[in-house]
Amino acid sequence: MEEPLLPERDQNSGASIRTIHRACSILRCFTEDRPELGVTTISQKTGIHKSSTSRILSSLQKEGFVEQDEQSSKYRLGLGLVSLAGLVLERLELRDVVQPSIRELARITQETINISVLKEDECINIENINSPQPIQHMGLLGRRNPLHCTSTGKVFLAFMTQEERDALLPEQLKPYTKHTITDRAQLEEELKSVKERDYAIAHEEFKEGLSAIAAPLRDHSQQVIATVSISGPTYRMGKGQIDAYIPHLLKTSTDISTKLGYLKSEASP
Amino acid sequence: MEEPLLPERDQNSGASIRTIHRACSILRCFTEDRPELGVTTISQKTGIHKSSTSRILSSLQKEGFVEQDEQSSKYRLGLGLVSLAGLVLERLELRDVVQPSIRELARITQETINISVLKEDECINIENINSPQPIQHMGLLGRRNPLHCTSTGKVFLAFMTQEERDALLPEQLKPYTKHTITDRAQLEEELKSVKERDYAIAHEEFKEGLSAIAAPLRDHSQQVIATVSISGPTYRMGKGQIDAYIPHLLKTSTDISTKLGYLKSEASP
DNA sequence: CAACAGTGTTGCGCTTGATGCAACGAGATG
DNA sequence: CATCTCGTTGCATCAAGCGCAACACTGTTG
Repeated sequence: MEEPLLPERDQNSGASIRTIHRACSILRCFTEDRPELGVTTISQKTGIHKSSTSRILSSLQKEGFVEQDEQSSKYRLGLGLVSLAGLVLERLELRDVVQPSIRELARITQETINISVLKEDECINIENINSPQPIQHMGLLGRRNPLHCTSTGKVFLAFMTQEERDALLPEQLKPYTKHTITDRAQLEEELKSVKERDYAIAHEEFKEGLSAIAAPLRDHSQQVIATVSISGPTYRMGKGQIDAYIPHLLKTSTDISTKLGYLKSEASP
Repeated sequence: MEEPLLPERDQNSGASIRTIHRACSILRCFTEDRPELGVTTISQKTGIHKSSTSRILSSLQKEGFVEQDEQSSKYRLGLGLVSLAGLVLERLELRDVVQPSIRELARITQETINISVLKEDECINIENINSPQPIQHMGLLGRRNPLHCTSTGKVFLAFMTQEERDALLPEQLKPYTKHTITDRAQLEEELKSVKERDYAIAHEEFKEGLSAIAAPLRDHSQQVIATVSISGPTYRMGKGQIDAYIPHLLKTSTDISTKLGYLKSEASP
Protein backbone atom coordinates (compact mmCIF):
# COMPACT_ATOMS: atom_id res chain seq x y z
CA MET A 1 0.00 0.00 0.00
CA GLU A 2 2.29 2.73 1.25
CA GLU A 3 5.31 0.95 -0.20
CA PRO A 4 6.41 1.84 -3.70
CA LEU A 5 5.74 -0.90 -6.21
CA LEU A 6 8.68 -3.14 -6.79
CA PRO A 7 9.09 -3.09 -10.53
CA GLU A 8 9.44 -6.64 -11.81
CA ARG A 9 13.17 -6.69 -11.22
CA ASP A 10 15.11 -6.50 -14.46
CA GLN A 11 17.81 -9.10 -14.04
CA ASN A 12 21.14 -8.27 -15.57
CA SER A 13 22.26 -11.12 -17.76
CA GLY A 14 20.05 -13.55 -19.59
CA ALA A 15 16.36 -13.80 -19.01
CA SER A 16 15.08 -15.67 -16.01
CA ILE A 17 12.01 -17.82 -16.38
CA ARG A 18 9.23 -15.39 -15.67
CA THR A 19 7.08 -17.61 -13.49
CA ILE A 20 10.01 -18.46 -11.25
CA HIS A 21 11.04 -14.86 -11.00
CA ARG A 22 7.49 -13.95 -10.12
CA ALA A 23 7.22 -16.66 -7.50
CA CYS A 24 10.45 -15.49 -5.88
CA SER A 25 9.35 -11.87 -5.97
CA ILE A 26 6.23 -12.91 -4.15
CA LEU A 27 8.19 -14.79 -1.52
CA ARG A 28 10.40 -11.76 -1.04
CA CYS A 29 7.39 -9.55 -0.30
CA PHE A 30 7.22 -10.99 3.17
CA THR A 31 9.35 -9.14 5.67
CA GLU A 32 10.00 -9.05 9.35
CA ASP A 33 7.44 -6.26 9.73
CA ARG A 34 4.88 -7.83 7.40
CA PRO A 35 4.93 -11.56 7.98
CA GLU A 36 1.38 -12.00 6.71
CA LEU A 37 0.09 -10.59 3.46
CA GLY A 38 -3.09 -10.79 1.42
CA VAL A 39 -3.28 -11.53 -2.28
CA THR A 40 -4.26 -7.99 -3.18
CA THR A 41 -1.39 -6.46 -1.23
CA ILE A 42 1.13 -8.78 -2.79
CA SER A 43 -0.33 -8.13 -6.19
CA GLN A 44 0.13 -4.39 -5.69
CA LYS A 45 3.64 -4.73 -4.34
CA THR A 46 4.84 -6.91 -7.17
CA GLY A 47 2.75 -5.58 -10.01
CA ILE A 48 1.61 -9.09 -10.82
CA HIS A 49 -2.04 -9.47 -11.72
CA LYS A 50 -4.22 -10.49 -8.82
CA SER A 51 -5.33 -13.72 -10.43
CA SER A 52 -1.79 -14.77 -11.22
CA THR A 53 -0.72 -13.86 -7.71
CA SER A 54 -3.45 -16.02 -6.30
CA ARG A 55 -2.49 -18.94 -8.51
CA ILE A 56 1.20 -18.67 -7.76
CA LEU A 57 0.49 -18.49 -4.03
CA SER A 58 -1.76 -21.48 -4.28
CA SER A 59 1.03 -23.39 -6.02
CA LEU A 60 3.59 -22.33 -3.45
CA GLN A 61 1.22 -23.45 -0.75
CA LYS A 62 1.00 -26.93 -2.23
CA GLU A 63 4.78 -27.01 -2.13
CA GLY A 64 4.87 -25.93 1.52
CA PHE A 65 6.66 -22.67 0.81
CA VAL A 66 3.77 -20.57 2.07
CA GLU A 67 0.85 -21.23 4.36
CA GLN A 68 -2.57 -19.68 4.34
CA ASP A 69 -4.26 -18.55 7.50
CA GLU A 70 -7.52 -20.42 7.94
CA GLN A 71 -9.50 -17.43 9.14
CA SER A 72 -8.03 -14.35 7.51
CA SER A 73 -6.99 -16.29 4.39
CA LYS A 74 -3.83 -14.23 4.36
CA TYR A 75 -0.58 -15.89 3.38
CA ARG A 76 2.67 -16.30 5.28
CA LEU A 77 5.95 -18.06 4.59
CA GLY A 78 5.88 -21.80 5.25
CA LEU A 79 7.93 -24.36 7.05
CA GLY A 80 9.07 -25.95 3.82
CA LEU A 81 11.58 -23.15 3.60
CA VAL A 82 13.04 -24.07 6.95
CA SER A 83 13.73 -27.61 5.80
CA LEU A 84 15.59 -26.44 2.72
CA ALA A 85 17.48 -23.78 4.62
CA GLY A 86 18.50 -26.45 7.10
CA LEU A 87 20.28 -28.24 4.29
CA VAL A 88 22.10 -25.06 3.34
CA LEU A 89 23.30 -24.51 6.87
CA GLU A 90 24.32 -28.13 7.18
CA ARG A 91 26.47 -27.69 4.09
CA LEU A 92 28.46 -24.85 5.59
CA GLU A 93 31.18 -26.68 7.45
CA LEU A 94 32.05 -23.29 8.85
CA ARG A 95 29.22 -23.64 11.31
CA ASP A 96 30.73 -26.72 12.91
CA VAL A 97 34.16 -25.20 13.13
CA VAL A 98 33.01 -22.10 14.95
CA GLN A 99 30.81 -23.81 17.52
CA PRO A 100 33.24 -24.38 20.39
CA SER A 101 34.93 -21.01 19.98
CA ILE A 102 31.79 -18.92 19.97
CA ARG A 103 30.26 -20.89 22.77
CA GLU A 104 33.21 -19.88 24.88
CA LEU A 105 32.88 -16.28 23.74
CA ALA A 106 29.19 -16.33 24.63
CA ARG A 107 29.99 -17.70 28.05
CA ILE A 108 32.51 -14.98 28.75
CA THR A 109 30.54 -12.03 27.42
CA GLN A 110 26.97 -13.17 28.14
CA GLU A 111 25.98 -11.27 25.02
CA THR A 112 24.63 -12.34 21.63
CA ILE A 113 27.23 -13.82 19.27
CA ASN A 114 26.72 -13.95 15.52
CA ILE A 115 28.56 -15.51 12.60
CA SER A 116 27.75 -13.77 9.32
CA VAL A 117 28.66 -14.21 5.70
CA LEU A 118 28.54 -11.72 2.84
CA LYS A 119 25.83 -12.24 0.25
CA GLU A 120 25.77 -9.63 -2.47
CA ASP A 121 25.17 -6.30 -0.71
CA GLU A 122 24.06 -7.67 2.63
CA CYS A 123 25.40 -9.82 5.38
CA ILE A 124 23.46 -12.86 6.52
CA ASN A 125 23.65 -14.45 9.94
CA ILE A 126 24.35 -18.14 9.61
CA GLU A 127 24.91 -18.99 13.24
CA ASN A 128 24.08 -17.31 16.47
CA ILE A 129 24.02 -17.78 20.18
CA ASN A 130 21.60 -15.47 21.89
CA SER A 131 22.42 -13.63 25.03
CA PRO A 132 21.04 -15.32 28.12
CA GLN A 133 20.24 -11.95 29.61
CA PRO A 134 16.62 -10.90 29.74
CA ILE A 135 16.99 -7.70 27.75
CA GLN A 136 17.54 -8.08 24.00
CA HIS A 137 18.38 -11.10 22.06
CA MET A 138 18.60 -9.69 18.62
CA GLY A 139 20.74 -12.01 16.58
CA LEU A 140 18.54 -14.13 14.42
CA LEU A 141 19.41 -16.82 11.96
CA GLY A 142 18.98 -15.77 8.36
CA ARG A 143 18.64 -12.13 9.29
CA ARG A 144 19.99 -9.86 6.57
CA ASN A 145 21.64 -6.62 7.50
CA PRO A 146 23.08 -3.70 5.54
CA LEU A 147 26.82 -3.24 5.21
CA HIS A 148 27.69 0.38 5.86
CA CYS A 149 26.19 0.68 9.32
CA THR A 150 26.87 -2.64 11.03
CA SER A 151 30.07 -3.81 12.64
CA THR A 152 29.91 -7.00 10.60
CA GLY A 153 29.29 -5.16 7.35
CA LYS A 154 32.11 -2.72 7.97
CA VAL A 155 34.51 -5.61 8.42
CA PHE A 156 33.51 -7.04 5.05
CA LEU A 157 33.81 -3.65 3.40
CA ALA A 158 37.17 -2.91 5.01
CA PHE A 159 38.81 -5.97 3.51
CA MET A 160 37.49 -5.51 -0.01
CA THR A 161 39.22 -3.75 -2.82
CA GLN A 162 38.11 -0.23 -3.63
CA GLU A 163 36.41 -1.48 -6.80
CA GLU A 164 34.37 -4.08 -4.96
CA ARG A 165 33.24 -1.47 -2.47
CA ASP A 166 32.27 0.96 -5.21
CA ALA A 167 30.24 -1.76 -6.89
CA LEU A 168 28.34 -2.61 -3.71
CA LEU A 169 27.76 0.74 -2.08
CA PRO A 170 25.20 3.15 -3.48
CA GLU A 171 25.97 6.82 -4.04
CA GLN A 172 23.82 7.81 -1.14
CA LEU A 173 24.26 5.75 2.02
CA LYS A 174 20.94 5.15 3.71
CA PRO A 175 20.70 6.68 7.19
CA TYR A 176 19.15 4.28 9.68
CA THR A 177 19.78 6.33 12.81
CA LYS A 178 21.36 9.68 13.51
CA HIS A 179 24.68 7.89 14.03
CA THR A 180 24.74 6.18 10.63
CA ILE A 181 27.71 7.22 8.53
CA THR A 182 26.20 8.58 5.34
CA ASP A 183 29.24 10.27 3.85
CA ARG A 184 31.28 8.03 1.59
CA ALA A 185 34.58 9.73 2.37
CA GLN A 186 33.95 9.45 6.07
CA LEU A 187 33.08 5.78 5.66
CA GLU A 188 36.33 5.19 3.78
CA GLU A 189 38.23 6.69 6.71
CA GLU A 190 36.36 4.47 9.11
CA LEU A 191 37.09 1.39 7.01
CA LYS A 192 40.79 2.21 6.88
CA SER A 193 40.78 2.26 10.64
CA VAL A 194 38.86 -1.02 10.78
CA LYS A 195 41.45 -2.62 8.53
CA GLU A 196 44.28 -1.43 10.74
CA ARG A 197 42.72 -2.58 13.99
CA ASP A 198 41.25 -5.79 12.52
CA TYR A 199 37.89 -5.19 14.13
CA ALA A 200 34.94 -2.86 13.73
CA ILE A 201 32.65 -1.11 16.18
CA ALA A 202 29.14 0.11 15.49
CA HIS A 203 27.37 2.19 18.11
CA GLU A 204 23.72 2.69 17.22
CA GLU A 205 24.58 3.15 13.56
CA PHE A 206 21.90 0.68 12.49
CA LYS A 207 19.41 0.61 15.33
CA GLU A 208 18.98 2.92 18.29
CA GLY A 209 20.18 1.29 21.46
CA LEU A 210 22.11 -1.45 19.70
CA SER A 211 25.89 -1.74 19.68
CA ALA A 212 28.16 -4.37 18.26
CA ILE A 213 31.77 -5.25 17.54
CA ALA A 214 32.96 -7.62 14.83
CA ALA A 215 36.16 -9.25 13.63
CA PRO A 216 37.02 -11.05 10.38
CA LEU A 217 37.32 -14.81 9.89
CA ARG A 218 39.81 -15.86 7.23
CA ASP A 219 40.42 -19.20 5.61
CA HIS A 220 43.41 -20.80 3.91
CA SER A 221 43.06 -18.48 0.94
CA GLN A 222 43.68 -15.52 3.28
CA GLN A 223 40.30 -14.16 2.28
CA VAL A 224 37.76 -12.83 4.76
CA ILE A 225 34.94 -15.33 4.40
CA ALA A 226 32.85 -14.51 7.44
CA THR A 227 32.75 -12.45 10.60
CA VAL A 228 32.20 -13.06 14.27
CA SER A 229 30.43 -10.38 16.26
CA ILE A 230 29.25 -9.52 19.75
CA SER A 231 26.11 -7.44 20.00
CA GLY A 232 24.01 -6.11 22.81
CA PRO A 233 22.14 -3.11 24.12
CA THR A 234 24.29 0.02 24.16
CA TYR A 235 24.03 0.44 27.91
CA ARG A 236 25.81 -2.87 28.37
CA MET A 237 28.32 -2.12 25.61
CA GLY A 238 30.06 1.01 26.86
CA LYS A 239 33.63 1.99 26.10
CA GLY A 240 35.09 0.08 29.01
CA GLN A 241 33.07 -3.03 28.37
CA ILE A 242 34.01 -3.08 24.70
CA ASP A 243 37.68 -2.64 25.52
CA ALA A 244 37.35 -5.67 27.73
CA TYR A 245 35.61 -7.68 24.99
CA ILE A 246 38.04 -6.83 22.17
CA PRO A 247 40.82 -9.24 23.23
CA HIS A 248 38.34 -12.08 23.56
CA LEU A 249 36.78 -11.25 20.21
CA LEU A 250 40.17 -11.16 18.50
CA LYS A 251 41.24 -14.38 20.17
CA THR A 252 38.05 -16.05 18.96
CA SER A 253 38.50 -14.80 15.42
CA THR A 254 42.12 -15.87 15.16
CA ASP A 255 41.33 -19.23 16.73
CA ILE A 256 38.63 -19.90 14.17
CA SER A 257 40.74 -18.57 11.31
CA THR A 258 43.53 -20.92 12.32
CA LYS A 259 41.14 -23.85 12.28
CA LEU A 260 40.10 -22.76 8.80
CA GLY A 261 43.70 -23.00 7.66
CA TYR A 262 44.59 -19.34 7.78
CA LEU A 263 48.29 -18.66 8.20
CA LYS A 264 48.99 -15.28 9.62
CA SER A 265 51.45 -13.47 7.39
CA GLU A 266 53.19 -10.29 8.47
CA ALA A 267 53.39 -9.18 4.84
CA SER A 268 50.45 -6.82 4.89
CA PRO A 269 51.58 -3.33 5.77
CA MET B 1 21.20 -42.39 -10.87
CA GLU B 2 20.51 -45.24 -8.48
CA GLU B 3 17.47 -43.43 -7.13
CA PRO B 4 14.10 -44.14 -8.66
CA LEU B 5 12.75 -41.27 -10.69
CA LEU B 6 10.41 -39.07 -8.76
CA PRO B 7 7.38 -38.99 -10.97
CA GLU B 8 6.29 -35.38 -11.39
CA ARG B 9 4.23 -35.43 -8.23
CA ASP B 10 0.52 -35.50 -8.93
CA GLN B 11 -0.90 -33.03 -6.46
CA ASN B 12 -4.30 -33.86 -5.08
CA SER B 13 -6.58 -30.90 -5.59
CA GLY B 14 -6.36 -28.36 -8.34
CA ALA B 15 -3.43 -28.08 -10.68
CA SER B 16 -0.31 -26.35 -9.51
CA ILE B 17 1.54 -24.11 -11.91
CA ARG B 18 3.87 -26.52 -13.62
CA THR B 19 6.98 -24.38 -13.64
CA ILE B 20 6.69 -23.70 -9.94
CA HIS B 21 6.11 -27.33 -9.17
CA ARG B 22 9.13 -28.19 -11.26
CA ALA B 23 11.31 -25.63 -9.57
CA CYS B 24 10.31 -26.92 -6.16
CA SER B 25 10.91 -30.52 -7.20
CA ILE B 26 14.37 -29.49 -8.25
CA LEU B 27 15.03 -27.79 -4.94
CA ARG B 28 13.85 -30.88 -3.11
CA CYS B 29 16.37 -33.06 -4.97
CA PHE B 30 19.09 -31.79 -2.68
CA THR B 31 19.47 -33.80 0.48
CA GLU B 32 21.77 -34.06 3.40
CA ASP B 33 23.71 -36.82 1.63
CA ARG B 34 23.73 -35.08 -1.75
CA PRO B 35 24.20 -31.39 -1.14
CA GLU B 36 25.66 -30.83 -4.62
CA LEU B 37 24.07 -32.06 -7.81
CA GLY B 38 24.70 -31.66 -11.52
CA VAL B 39 22.12 -30.74 -14.12
CA THR B 40 22.02 -34.22 -15.61
CA THR B 41 21.51 -35.92 -12.26
CA ILE B 42 18.71 -33.57 -11.33
CA SER B 43 17.16 -34.01 -14.72
CA GLN B 44 17.13 -37.78 -14.23
CA LYS B 45 15.77 -37.59 -10.70
CA THR B 46 12.93 -35.28 -11.61
CA GLY B 47 12.22 -36.43 -15.13
CA ILE B 48 12.45 -32.86 -16.37
CA HIS B 49 14.26 -32.34 -19.64
CA LYS B 50 17.89 -31.42 -19.26
CA SER B 51 17.53 -28.09 -20.99
CA SER B 52 14.56 -27.10 -18.85
CA THR B 53 16.41 -28.21 -15.76
CA SER B 54 19.34 -26.06 -16.71
CA ARG B 55 17.15 -23.05 -17.33
CA ILE B 56 15.19 -23.44 -14.12
CA LEU B 57 18.41 -23.80 -12.14
CA SER B 58 19.81 -20.75 -13.83
CA SER B 59 16.70 -18.81 -12.84
CA LEU B 60 16.85 -20.05 -9.28
CA GLN B 61 20.46 -19.01 -9.17
CA LYS B 62 19.59 -15.46 -10.15
CA GLU B 63 17.13 -15.48 -7.29
CA GLY B 64 19.75 -16.72 -4.85
CA PHE B 65 17.95 -19.98 -4.15
CA VAL B 66 20.77 -22.08 -5.55
CA GLU B 67 24.46 -21.48 -6.15
CA GLN B 68 26.71 -22.96 -8.76
CA ASP B 69 30.16 -24.21 -7.94
CA GLU B 70 32.71 -22.30 -9.97
CA GLN B 71 34.86 -25.30 -10.77
CA SER B 72 32.60 -28.31 -10.90
CA SER B 73 29.63 -26.24 -12.15
CA LYS B 74 27.45 -28.37 -9.93
CA TYR B 75 24.58 -26.73 -8.10
CA ARG B 76 23.82 -26.48 -4.41
CA LEU B 77 21.14 -24.75 -2.36
CA GLY B 78 21.74 -21.05 -1.81
CA LEU B 79 21.77 -18.61 1.05
CA GLY B 80 18.64 -16.90 -0.21
CA LEU B 81 16.74 -19.74 1.39
CA VAL B 82 18.28 -18.99 4.75
CA SER B 83 17.02 -15.42 4.64
CA LEU B 84 13.48 -16.50 3.93
CA ALA B 85 13.58 -19.27 6.49
CA GLY B 86 14.78 -16.72 9.01
CA LEU B 87 11.53 -14.85 8.54
CA VAL B 88 9.56 -18.02 9.11
CA LEU B 89 11.36 -18.74 12.35
CA GLU B 90 10.96 -15.16 13.46
CA ARG B 91 7.24 -15.51 12.98
CA LEU B 92 6.96 -18.43 15.36
CA GLU B 93 6.56 -16.72 18.67
CA LEU B 94 7.01 -20.15 20.15
CA ARG B 95 10.73 -19.84 19.69
CA ASP B 96 10.96 -16.83 21.99
CA VAL B 97 8.81 -18.43 24.63
CA VAL B 98 10.90 -21.56 24.88
CA GLN B 99 14.32 -19.90 24.99
CA PRO B 100 14.85 -19.49 28.74
CA SER B 101 13.39 -22.88 29.61
CA ILE B 102 15.44 -24.90 27.17
CA ARG B 103 18.57 -22.99 27.97
CA GLU B 104 18.16 -24.13 31.53
CA LEU B 105 17.49 -27.68 30.41
CA ALA B 106 20.61 -27.60 28.24
CA ARG B 107 22.64 -26.35 31.16
CA ILE B 108 21.44 -29.15 33.42
CA THR B 109 21.74 -32.00 30.96
CA GLN B 110 24.66 -30.84 28.82
CA GLU B 111 22.97 -32.61 25.93
CA THR B 112 21.35 -31.40 22.72
CA ILE B 113 17.88 -29.89 23.13
CA ASN B 114 15.41 -29.60 20.26
CA ILE B 115 12.04 -27.99 19.75
CA SER B 116 10.11 -29.59 16.90
CA VAL B 117 6.80 -29.05 15.18
CA LEU B 118 4.72 -31.43 13.09
CA LYS B 119 4.59 -30.76 9.38
CA GLU B 120 2.58 -33.28 7.43
CA ASP B 121 4.23 -36.65 8.04
CA GLU B 122 7.49 -35.40 9.47
CA CYS B 123 8.67 -33.36 12.40
CA ILE B 124 10.84 -30.35 11.81
CA ASN B 125 13.29 -28.87 14.28
CA ILE B 126 12.63 -25.20 14.72
CA GLU B 127 14.98 -24.47 17.57
CA ASN B 128 17.92 -26.24 19.06
CA ILE B 129 20.73 -25.92 21.51
CA ASN B 130 23.59 -28.22 20.74
CA SER B 131 25.37 -30.20 23.38
CA PRO B 132 28.62 -28.60 24.44
CA GLN B 133 30.22 -32.01 24.72
CA PRO B 134 32.72 -33.00 22.06
CA ILE B 135 30.93 -36.14 20.89
CA GLN B 136 27.77 -35.63 18.83
CA HIS B 137 25.80 -32.55 18.26
CA MET B 138 23.06 -33.86 16.11
CA GLY B 139 20.14 -31.51 16.41
CA LEU B 140 20.06 -29.25 13.42
CA LEU B 141 17.66 -26.51 12.54
CA GLY B 142 15.25 -27.42 9.78
CA ARG B 143 16.11 -31.08 10.03
CA ARG B 144 13.17 -33.29 9.13
CA ASN B 145 12.70 -36.59 10.88
CA PRO B 146 10.24 -39.46 10.54
CA LEU B 147 7.50 -39.95 13.09
CA HIS B 148 7.36 -43.61 14.06
CA CYS B 149 10.96 -44.02 15.22
CA THR B 150 11.81 -40.77 16.98
CA SER B 151 10.91 -39.70 20.48
CA THR B 152 9.54 -36.45 19.13
CA GLY B 153 7.50 -38.17 16.43
CA LYS B 154 6.05 -40.68 18.85
CA VAL B 155 4.83 -37.85 21.06
CA PHE B 156 3.01 -36.27 18.14
CA LEU B 157 1.52 -39.61 17.15
CA ALA B 158 0.49 -40.47 20.69
CA PHE B 159 -1.69 -37.40 21.03
CA MET B 160 -3.45 -37.69 17.70
CA THR B 161 -6.74 -39.38 17.02
CA GLN B 162 -6.66 -42.85 15.53
CA GLU B 163 -7.88 -41.46 12.20
CA GLU B 164 -5.09 -38.90 12.00
CA ARG B 165 -2.52 -41.57 12.72
CA ASP B 166 -3.95 -43.86 10.08
CA ALA B 167 -3.81 -41.07 7.55
CA LEU B 168 -0.17 -40.29 8.27
CA LEU B 169 1.39 -43.68 8.79
CA PRO B 170 2.02 -45.98 5.86
CA GLU B 171 1.03 -49.65 5.91
CA GLN B 172 4.62 -50.70 6.21
CA LEU B 173 6.70 -48.79 8.74
CA LYS B 174 10.17 -48.19 7.42
CA PRO B 175 12.94 -49.84 9.48
CA TYR B 176 15.85 -47.49 10.06
CA THR B 177 17.72 -49.66 12.55
CA LYS B 178 17.16 -53.06 14.07
CA HIS B 179 15.36 -51.35 16.95
CA THR B 180 12.82 -49.53 14.81
CA ILE B 181 9.25 -50.55 15.58
CA THR B 182 7.84 -51.76 12.29
CA ASP B 183 4.69 -53.44 13.51
CA ARG B 184 1.66 -51.17 13.60
CA ALA B 185 0.05 -52.97 16.52
CA GLN B 186 3.24 -52.80 18.53
CA LEU B 187 3.55 -49.11 17.74
CA GLU B 188 0.01 -48.51 18.94
CA GLU B 189 0.90 -50.17 22.25
CA GLU B 190 3.97 -47.99 22.54
CA LEU B 191 1.96 -44.84 21.78
CA LYS B 192 -0.61 -45.71 24.42
CA SER B 193 2.19 -45.92 26.94
CA VAL B 194 3.62 -42.60 25.70
CA LYS B 195 0.24 -40.96 26.19
CA GLU B 196 -0.01 -42.29 29.74
CA ARG B 197 3.48 -41.21 30.78
CA ASP B 198 3.38 -37.92 28.83
CA TYR B 199 6.83 -38.53 27.39
CA ALA B 200 8.46 -40.78 24.81
CA ILE B 201 11.78 -42.58 24.66
CA ALA B 202 13.59 -43.70 21.53
CA HIS B 203 16.70 -45.84 21.87
CA GLU B 204 18.47 -46.25 18.54
CA GLU B 205 15.16 -46.60 16.74
CA PHE B 206 16.16 -44.05 14.12
CA LYS B 207 19.94 -44.03 14.14
CA GLU B 208 22.41 -46.41 15.70
CA GLY B 209 24.00 -44.93 18.78
CA LEU B 210 21.44 -42.16 19.16
CA SER B 211 18.90 -41.93 21.95
CA ALA B 212 16.36 -39.30 22.82
CA ILE B 213 13.45 -38.47 25.06
CA ALA B 214 10.67 -36.03 24.24
CA ALA B 215 7.66 -34.43 25.89
CA PRO B 216 4.69 -32.52 24.43
CA LEU B 217 4.18 -28.75 24.47
CA ARG B 218 0.55 -27.66 24.59
CA ASP B 219 -1.03 -24.27 24.10
CA HIS B 220 -4.25 -22.65 25.27
CA SER B 221 -6.27 -24.88 22.93
CA GLN B 222 -4.99 -27.93 24.84
CA GLN B 223 -3.48 -29.18 21.61
CA VAL B 224 0.05 -30.56 21.32
CA ILE B 225 1.68 -28.00 19.06
CA ALA B 226 5.32 -28.91 19.49
CA THR B 227 7.72 -31.06 21.45
CA VAL B 228 10.84 -30.56 23.50
CA SER B 229 13.45 -33.28 23.39
CA ILE B 230 16.83 -34.23 24.81
CA SER B 231 19.07 -36.27 22.55
CA GLY B 232 22.55 -37.65 22.80
CA PRO B 233 24.74 -40.67 22.18
CA THR B 234 23.30 -43.82 23.70
CA TYR B 235 26.25 -44.38 26.00
CA ARG B 236 25.44 -41.12 27.74
CA MET B 237 21.70 -41.83 27.74
CA GLY B 238 21.44 -45.03 29.74
CA LYS B 239 18.48 -46.05 31.88
CA GLY B 240 19.73 -44.27 34.97
CA GLN B 241 20.63 -41.11 33.14
CA ILE B 242 17.28 -40.93 31.42
CA ASP B 243 15.44 -41.46 34.68
CA ALA B 244 17.37 -38.49 36.02
CA TYR B 245 16.50 -36.37 32.98
CA ILE B 246 12.76 -37.15 32.89
CA PRO B 247 11.73 -34.84 35.75
CA HIS B 248 13.67 -31.98 34.21
CA LEU B 249 12.18 -32.66 30.80
CA LEU B 250 8.66 -32.74 32.19
CA LYS B 251 9.22 -29.62 34.22
CA THR B 252 10.48 -27.85 31.11
CA SER B 253 7.52 -28.97 29.02
CA THR B 254 4.94 -27.97 31.60
CA ASP B 255 6.68 -24.64 32.16
CA ILE B 256 6.57 -23.85 28.47
CA SER B 257 3.01 -25.12 28.11
CA THR B 258 1.93 -22.86 30.95
CA LYS B 259 3.54 -19.89 29.24
CA LEU B 260 1.62 -20.84 26.12
CA GLY B 261 -1.63 -20.61 28.04
CA TYR B 262 -2.18 -24.29 28.66
CA LEU B 263 -4.33 -25.06 31.66
CA LYS B 264 -3.79 -28.51 33.03
CA SER B 265 -7.08 -30.31 33.30
CA GLU B 266 -7.45 -33.56 35.15
CA ALA B 267 -10.35 -34.48 32.89
CA SER B 268 -8.49 -36.77 30.55
CA PRO B 269 -8.55 -40.29 31.88
C1' DC C 1 -31.89 -5.87 5.10
C1' DA C 2 -30.27 -4.76 0.86
C1' DA C 3 -26.55 -2.58 -1.15
C1' DC C 4 -21.90 -2.21 -1.01
C1' DA C 5 -16.90 -2.64 -0.69
C1' DG C 6 -13.71 -5.54 0.36
C1' DT C 7 -11.54 -10.05 0.05
C1' DG C 8 -9.58 -14.45 -2.59
C1' DT C 9 -10.78 -17.80 -6.26
C1' DT C 10 -11.96 -19.61 -10.91
C1' DG C 11 -13.70 -20.54 -16.23
C1' DC C 12 -12.27 -19.11 -20.45
C1' DG C 13 -10.22 -17.98 -24.77
C1' DC C 14 -5.72 -15.78 -26.27
C1' DT C 15 -0.98 -15.57 -26.98
C1' DT C 16 3.02 -15.30 -24.71
C1' DG C 17 6.77 -17.74 -23.05
C1' DA C 18 8.52 -22.05 -21.47
C1' DT C 19 9.62 -26.30 -23.79
C1' DG C 20 12.15 -30.14 -26.31
C1' DC C 21 15.23 -30.80 -29.87
C1' DA C 22 19.61 -30.61 -31.49
C1' DA C 23 23.79 -28.32 -31.98
C1' DC C 24 27.51 -26.25 -29.42
C1' DG C 25 31.59 -25.30 -26.46
C1' DA C 26 34.27 -26.75 -22.62
C1' DG C 27 36.68 -30.01 -19.80
C1' DA C 28 38.06 -34.41 -18.66
C1' DT C 29 39.72 -38.98 -20.18
C1' DG C 30 41.59 -42.49 -22.92
C1' DC D 1 43.78 -36.11 -30.89
C1' DA D 2 39.57 -38.44 -30.80
C1' DT D 3 35.96 -39.35 -27.65
C1' DC D 4 33.39 -39.12 -23.92
C1' DT D 5 30.17 -36.22 -20.82
C1' DC D 6 29.09 -32.21 -18.93
C1' DG D 7 26.15 -27.73 -18.93
C1' DT D 8 24.43 -24.16 -22.01
C1' DT D 9 21.90 -21.97 -25.94
C1' DG D 10 19.13 -20.73 -30.77
C1' DC D 11 15.13 -21.88 -32.61
C1' DA D 12 10.44 -23.17 -34.00
C1' DT D 13 6.38 -25.13 -31.75
C1' DC D 14 2.26 -25.21 -29.12
C1' DA D 15 0.89 -25.99 -24.51
C1' DA D 16 0.69 -23.51 -20.42
C1' DG D 17 0.23 -19.52 -17.85
C1' DC D 18 -1.97 -15.22 -18.53
C1' DG D 19 -5.42 -11.17 -18.02
C1' DC D 20 -10.09 -10.45 -18.10
C1' DA D 21 -14.22 -10.63 -15.89
C1' DA D 22 -17.50 -12.97 -13.27
C1' DC D 23 -17.93 -15.33 -9.01
C1' DA D 24 -18.53 -16.59 -3.96
C1' DC D 25 -17.86 -14.98 0.29
C1' DT D 26 -17.40 -11.84 4.41
C1' DG D 27 -18.10 -7.90 6.97
C1' DT D 28 -19.74 -3.16 6.89
C1' DT D 29 -22.89 0.50 6.05
C1' DG D 30 -26.78 3.49 5.03
